[in-house]
Amino acid sequence: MNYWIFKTEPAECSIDDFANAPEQAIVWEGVRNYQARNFLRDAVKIGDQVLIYHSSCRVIGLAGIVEVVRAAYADPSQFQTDSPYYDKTATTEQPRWTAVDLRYLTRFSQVVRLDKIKSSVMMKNHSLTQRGNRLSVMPLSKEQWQSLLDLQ
DNA sequence: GCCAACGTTGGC
DNA sequence: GCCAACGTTGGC
Repeated sequence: MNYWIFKTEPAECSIDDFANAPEQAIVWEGVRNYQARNFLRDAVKIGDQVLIYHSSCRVIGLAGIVEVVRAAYADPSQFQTDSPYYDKTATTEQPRWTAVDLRYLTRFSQVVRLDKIKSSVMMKNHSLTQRGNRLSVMPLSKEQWQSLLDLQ
């Protein structure tokens, strides 16, 4: 099993959206960065666990855990002309972007805030804590995963 | 709202 | 293939 952090703006999709649909598969779409896409396409597998990180909001940090219930497939939003994620260069024969499906596991009683994450030795050199980081899909080692859970 | 950092685009 | 310009991200 692999461990990940997925970044999201809670105004778009938050841990509450998962918690309010506890048995449902939720489509993780709209990733439009090649490095993040490559992780989704090549490395994110069924059963992997994912920390949900809330960005660009009042309380920035880790909000809970979800699991992967469907591995890589063509992101449907790239074909939807009315979607902000529409990509006219993508075709069903040659899709450009990748989605996965996620399902709720846990919501933290309190968000593990970014400043606390930055204080973790295990996360010192992780891209999440680097200034200017924009990657929205980030791998975690088992040790990093555990250290983040221990911050709760 | 500001602005630093970053990824992408496009002219050459 | 280089790199300046531009648009976006994201913490503060």
